[in-house]
Amino acid sequence: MPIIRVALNIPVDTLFDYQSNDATQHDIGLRACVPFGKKRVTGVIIAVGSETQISIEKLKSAHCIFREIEPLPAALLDLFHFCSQYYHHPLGLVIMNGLPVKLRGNKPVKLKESSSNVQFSLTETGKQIDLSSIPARQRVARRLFTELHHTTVLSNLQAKKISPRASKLLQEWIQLKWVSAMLIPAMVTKAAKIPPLTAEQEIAVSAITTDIKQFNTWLLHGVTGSGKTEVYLRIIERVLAHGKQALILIPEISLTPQLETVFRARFPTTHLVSLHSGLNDTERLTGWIQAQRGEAKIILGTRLAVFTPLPDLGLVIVDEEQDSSFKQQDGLRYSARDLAIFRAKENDIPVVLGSATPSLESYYNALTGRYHSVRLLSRAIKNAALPLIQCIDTRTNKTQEGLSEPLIKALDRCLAEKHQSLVFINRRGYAPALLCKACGWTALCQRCSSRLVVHLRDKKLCCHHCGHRENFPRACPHCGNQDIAPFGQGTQRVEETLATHFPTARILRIDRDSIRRKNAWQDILHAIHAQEVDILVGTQLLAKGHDFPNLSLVGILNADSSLYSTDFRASERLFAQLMQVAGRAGRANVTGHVLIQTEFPDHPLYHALQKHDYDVLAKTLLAERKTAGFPPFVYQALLRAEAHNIAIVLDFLKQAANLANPPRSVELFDPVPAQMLRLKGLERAHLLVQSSSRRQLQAFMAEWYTRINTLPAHKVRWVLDIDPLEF
DNA sequence: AGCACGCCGACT
DNA sequence: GTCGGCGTGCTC
Repeated sequence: MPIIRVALNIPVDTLFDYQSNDATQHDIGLRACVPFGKKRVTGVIIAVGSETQISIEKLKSAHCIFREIEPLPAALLDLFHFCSQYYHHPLGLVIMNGLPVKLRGNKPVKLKESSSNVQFSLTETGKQIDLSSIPARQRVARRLFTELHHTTVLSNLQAKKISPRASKLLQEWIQLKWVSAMLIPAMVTKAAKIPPLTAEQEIAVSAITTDIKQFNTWLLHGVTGSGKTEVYLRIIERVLAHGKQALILIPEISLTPQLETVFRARFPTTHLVSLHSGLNDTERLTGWIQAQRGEAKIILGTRLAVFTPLPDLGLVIVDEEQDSSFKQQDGLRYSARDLAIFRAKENDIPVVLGSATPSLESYYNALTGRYHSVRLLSRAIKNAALPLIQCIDTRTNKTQEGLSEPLIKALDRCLAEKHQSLVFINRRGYAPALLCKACGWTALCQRCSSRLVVHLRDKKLCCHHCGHRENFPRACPHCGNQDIAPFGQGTQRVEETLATHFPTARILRIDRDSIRRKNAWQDILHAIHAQEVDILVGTQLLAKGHDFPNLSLVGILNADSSLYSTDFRASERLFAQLMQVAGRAGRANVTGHVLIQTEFPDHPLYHALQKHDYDVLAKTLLAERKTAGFPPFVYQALLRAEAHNIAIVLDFLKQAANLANPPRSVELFDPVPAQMLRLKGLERAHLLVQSSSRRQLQAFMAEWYTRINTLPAHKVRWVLDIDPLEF
């Protein structure tokens, strides 16, 4: 009797063997429901054979093998294996993390006929039915029925608007032969006009498409507005012509709909699937299956989409490759960008990393020739010059409520010219601290090592790390003084200040608090495009991706804190972020102007920004990294641990260090508490491991991982973080 | 992860 | 004498 080896969603680095009466090699990659202890669980079949290490009396039989969908392709299983090995995470967890939620359960999935492009109409029988035969209390049924009578044809979407129960009723009526369903004919959208390529774009497209059938990592390095998207579109077009699929990974932001619109307009007849966080489980599963069947040709998604099965994959694009949201920051700490490169290599197809400000890792790889670099140095839109970037020295131009005189004047001018402006401050809330003026006490979070942020609107103090909220104290809990006040600026306070300066201006704040409402983004974008807003105030949410054609002024507040941060990646991130924000200004026929309030106008970062010179900054930063011995000149890994008490954590890390037996090329550092010691009630520390050889680091980590697993974990949760971004 | 087993403190 | 605390170890 065949034996199947199954990867289960259990945090143990073991596969489990079961008997199966009918399994064959073709079942590798299928899901199997198996008994596990007292429960039944579902995992993925990794191997089918006749041997096992397990004694026969222990070996149980699988309940069933699910065959309603095709097995995971071998290439995807390879990716899961690589991911498990590289990130030192149990294979079962890696696989189940990568599958749609609906495939993790013990049930076979029901595949509905593609639900969104179905329409319904009454049959001849249905038309004979009188409304009175539906009981009056079935109000939804009556409304739906009436609607069918009036419109003759009702799309599934329209039906859903009437009631979420509509589709169930429609299914019943189909059974009763009152209603018939049919596919909506493919939309004949007018194809988007294809803009001519600039000379630079032409070079980029032809370079990449010349080698379209082999692995290469391309760094598409183009300034904001240089038309990277158009380059993507041209390459995708070529890949589609070969009948292949294209995977496009984008950061976790709300710009998916916008990019999706662009893609749909350009490829109106191509089946496109968008996999983002806004989907429910069924929608995600549907998209996943369409991709697996090879029906969907363009797959647009956030980092999780890197695990989509794609039998005909011909191209991978990672847009904004420097964006940190490609790295998962809990559980399996994978980098979707790096896995994308692995996938491309395994498939022997090109991968394109696009960015205006590449990560120093990618930039360095391009410098050394590991990646092929293609540059777009000028803006693609005619007449669109790069914005003028200037610093306002806040040592000589004192700020009031966070705003300096020159910035106020510039905003005033902008208002007079009926252009839009944007004030960027990366702090949401009213003020980042509540301060006692007598004793210097500030409100702190009980569960995190952080200050509580003042949210004046809902009269609460909020922790932005754990979500804790509490009421304002009436007096200082430390000294009893009643003179406690918000200190510093957040978006809400800046919004308020601007309103007093410009009482007639229409001001709109955009941060995580203001877009929580569903569809808020759509409404906001619409308002901006309809010129219903004069001044935008917002956080980095505003920095990404969106085009605001009439925006001519950007003011940047409070950026200095990242200049001298302990995080060696802070400058790199700040530069990328400021470049993105600056890029919002002056996209069409308006010249952009960017004003940065700073105490360090002579800082090299701001100099580079003013000259739009990424290269000079990147080279400076690379030189610094080289002397300091930081990535990309070394490879890093972290053993992270957390517990209720830091002493326990540090002790655990010391024990782990004692188990290590690193080769000379691998350096182990002492355990240190995390930058933010307490987070969500747990105290955290980590131990850094470093090597100039990725291979040796990897080999060491693999061996060390098995040793750490033998330690009694005494209330300590730990995880390995390969290529960490945060400390 | 769950769940059982097991070994020590306060209760009818 | 037992109920229950959670530390340890196993699940094919």
